[in-house]
Amino acid sequence: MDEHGMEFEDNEDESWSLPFNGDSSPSNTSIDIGCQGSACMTDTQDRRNRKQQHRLSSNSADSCMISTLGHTRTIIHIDIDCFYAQVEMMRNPKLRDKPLGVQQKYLVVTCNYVAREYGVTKLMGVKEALDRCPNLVLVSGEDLTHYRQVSYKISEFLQQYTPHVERLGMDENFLDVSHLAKQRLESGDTRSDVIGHEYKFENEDSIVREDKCGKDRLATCTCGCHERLTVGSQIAADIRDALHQEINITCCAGISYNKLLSKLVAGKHKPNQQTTLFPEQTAQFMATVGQVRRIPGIGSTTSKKLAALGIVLLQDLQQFDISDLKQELEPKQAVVIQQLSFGVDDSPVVTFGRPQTISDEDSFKKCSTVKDVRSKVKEFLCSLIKRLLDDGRTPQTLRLTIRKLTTADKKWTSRESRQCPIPGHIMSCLSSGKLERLTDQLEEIAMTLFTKLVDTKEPFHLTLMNIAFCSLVEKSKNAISSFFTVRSPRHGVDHGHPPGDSHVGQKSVPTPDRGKQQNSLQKWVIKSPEKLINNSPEDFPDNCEARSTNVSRSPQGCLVVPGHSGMSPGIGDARKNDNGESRKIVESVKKDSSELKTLSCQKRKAEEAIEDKHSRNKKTSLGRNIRWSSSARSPEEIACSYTGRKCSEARLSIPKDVDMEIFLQLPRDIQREILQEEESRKGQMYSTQTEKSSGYEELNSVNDTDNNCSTSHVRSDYPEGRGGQRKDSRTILHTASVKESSSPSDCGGIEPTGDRSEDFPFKQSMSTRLPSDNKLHTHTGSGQPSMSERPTKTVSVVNTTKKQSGDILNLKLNSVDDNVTGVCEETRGGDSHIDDCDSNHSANQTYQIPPHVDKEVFSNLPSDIQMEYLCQWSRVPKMSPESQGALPDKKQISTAVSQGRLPNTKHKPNAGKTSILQFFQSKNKK
DNA sequence: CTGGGGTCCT
DNA sequence: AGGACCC
Repeated sequence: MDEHGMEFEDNEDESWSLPFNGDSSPSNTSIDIGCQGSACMTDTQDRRNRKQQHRLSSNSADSCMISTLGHTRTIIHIDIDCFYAQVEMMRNPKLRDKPLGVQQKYLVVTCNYVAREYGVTKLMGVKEALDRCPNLVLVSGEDLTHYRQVSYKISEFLQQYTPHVERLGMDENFLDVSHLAKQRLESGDTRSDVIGHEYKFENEDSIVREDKCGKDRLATCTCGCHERLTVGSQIAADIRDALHQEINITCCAGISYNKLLSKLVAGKHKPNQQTTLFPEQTAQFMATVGQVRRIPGIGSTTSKKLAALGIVLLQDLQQFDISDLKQELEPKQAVVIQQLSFGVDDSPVVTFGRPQTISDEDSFKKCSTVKDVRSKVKEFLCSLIKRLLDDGRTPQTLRLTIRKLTTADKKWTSRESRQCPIPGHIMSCLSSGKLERLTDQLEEIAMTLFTKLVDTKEPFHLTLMNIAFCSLVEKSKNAISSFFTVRSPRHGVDHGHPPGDSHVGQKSVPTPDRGKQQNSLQKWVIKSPEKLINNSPEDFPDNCEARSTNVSRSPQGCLVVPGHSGMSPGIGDARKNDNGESRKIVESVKKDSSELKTLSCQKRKAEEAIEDKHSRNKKTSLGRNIRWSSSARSPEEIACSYTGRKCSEARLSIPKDVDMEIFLQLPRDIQREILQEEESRKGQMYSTQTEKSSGYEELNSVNDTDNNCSTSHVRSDYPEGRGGQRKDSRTILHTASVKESSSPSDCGGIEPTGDRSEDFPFKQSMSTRLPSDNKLHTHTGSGQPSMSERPTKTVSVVNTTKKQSGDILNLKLNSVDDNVTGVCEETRGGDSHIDDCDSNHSANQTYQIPPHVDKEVFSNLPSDIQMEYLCQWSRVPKMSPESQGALPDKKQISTAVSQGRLPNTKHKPNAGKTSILQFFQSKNKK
């Protein structure tokens, strides 16, 4: 949430004058900031404040008041309007025209603009908010799941335009669109006008000049930034428009030549608008910022220190002797913040990756018994494990953080933490699905950490607990996809990828290296700029190229569509067009009973096949976003069944250098690994979100709440008259997962947090819309997945044995008959979730084995591998008519879409994804 | 400070 | 492990 909001704007008392307007501008620009890195700021400052001049002139110059980047970049800052509130309004459109607040504990952390008209503000106490707006509808926002999902969806959406997207919190993104601007300029695809607002310090003089030459040309920097930023504003407008069309989200944008300025200027025109700042206006613009505290990078601690030095306003900081400042702060920080005060910021846009920690936190008035602690720990763990499963990585460290009630002494807010490594064998439970055991063991670890923090023999009083999983590593033991790919994954800072620098074929084993973030002193510090890159496509890692080029003109052209499977025809084709080589890959299953052998053999073969393909067929890999629909029981499947949510497969893309055909023939786990690597390479974090019916539930009606909402602390915090809740006002809507009061102790108790709403018809979550002309196809031509051309045998598999705790299913071949199947297809159908971690179910289920697989060999495979293959081969089980009927009504959806209430997602992605466990379960019920 | 997250640096 | 910063 943007802090700068209103105060900032209101603050625009230009008390301090427009210095020398007349002469400042022209000379300003001539001296200014040059693209060669002249001492951009010095002129403005001394012009302004001659009396202080002596203090800075040399010192400031010495301190590198210089941008090596000048105005060469084009940076867009996207700031979602009242993000949480928008998410809630998406989830329940009925809330749109009501005053809406999102509540965490006793705070309204954000509210929609209807509520703001009543004077409700961010971070306002509930009481006061209600005083100001008695009709305020409050929804609980303590569970961030949905926000996180939408947040990542937005960031990924933005990455269609450029890979250079940096997240800042849930609702802000920076985009470095320098290369896009360049492309548009080169292609002539531009207009001459700035779209949206242009920050301008109004004064007579500029009016005069405008009269003369329309656009203030005299004052315009000649480095080309004016053109670039103008195009930048057009790009921003496109993006905002698309965001609105596709995700139904409104936002503000700031366009300028660095992050600081684009962020600050974005706040100038608040809801749903955009503002562009040109270099000529920087000095005046910065002057409107006022207090140093407003500068991102100067937090409360630093601003206090500064205040002690008499530095409160930006000007104070600008004029302060840098060497003095270096004495008081970290020298580096001193330089940086002084530069920031002039609007100089060379910090790069750092491509986001997957999160480095996954944590859950709760605050409370009091927690003072070990029992309470333990139950909190369990609660955290259950929800964290869901998230881990979605994430796909394995944590190596567990950290417990607490905040004790501080008895009115000094450091009240400080938290304490202890962390420890998580033994590998414990974490192996994650992939094997032994979640209950996992939870229990982690619980013990956490409790041990707790005893390191608190002497449980003494009374204690906690007001906050947090559990974090850190050091997330990719589960894959080996980077299989390095066999398939030409380039190694790359991430990170957007500066400097000289076309020649190739780190080809390197290993990419552990977690995504997100480019080490470079040595940043917080984000706002200059990070060795290297040398400005003009961001032509060649400057990007290979895997980015397609996107950055494709995307520049019609971003939709390579839309990543969560859960959308316009893909299936192509995939069917890929299968149909089977060629010898790829067939061999699958056939190797016959020969190798050892998994390892199988894999390595497949890798080799696939490699060969790929090479072959590549030489013949260069331009084939078009549609690389596919969805998975097999009903395999991968860890992720288990995740699905555990969480009751749809898996992450909905939005995965095949690396461009991997042939779809071959890809489809690979065992699932290898496929998955490839995709995961590709994901992390792209930094396309968090595949998870896609589905989960999460999206729309339970909030249909304000008056429903009593049915759906379990009690929670939120409600108990409620101001007096709660009996009257029924009647319209003062209703707290518990959206998604209220932190349940029920004991989470056994995994069976874990409920999918969002699946409780039968009533809301659109259980589909927001996925981006695929323009109708944007069929993704594979290279192999047309038509439906050709079911009839691929005979397949069906095997009924009976799970005869009880599943001991931890035992793998024992499969037994029962019968075989011929059948037909397709591999990738749209899936949909009933939601389901498994809340049984240790099922003892048995079931008959039909699976299909491809004809070329030797049944006998197959039956000798270890059962888990059998299962893996079965799942891979099997088409998604047909849904019963009933469950088909349970699908969201297409007409309803399309109506909603046409009314703009829903994004136009034709299908309910993943909805039919079912796990094996699920089969067992449903069979069992009979 | 308050929330429930995140980031990086020391 | 803690502190600073961000939202």
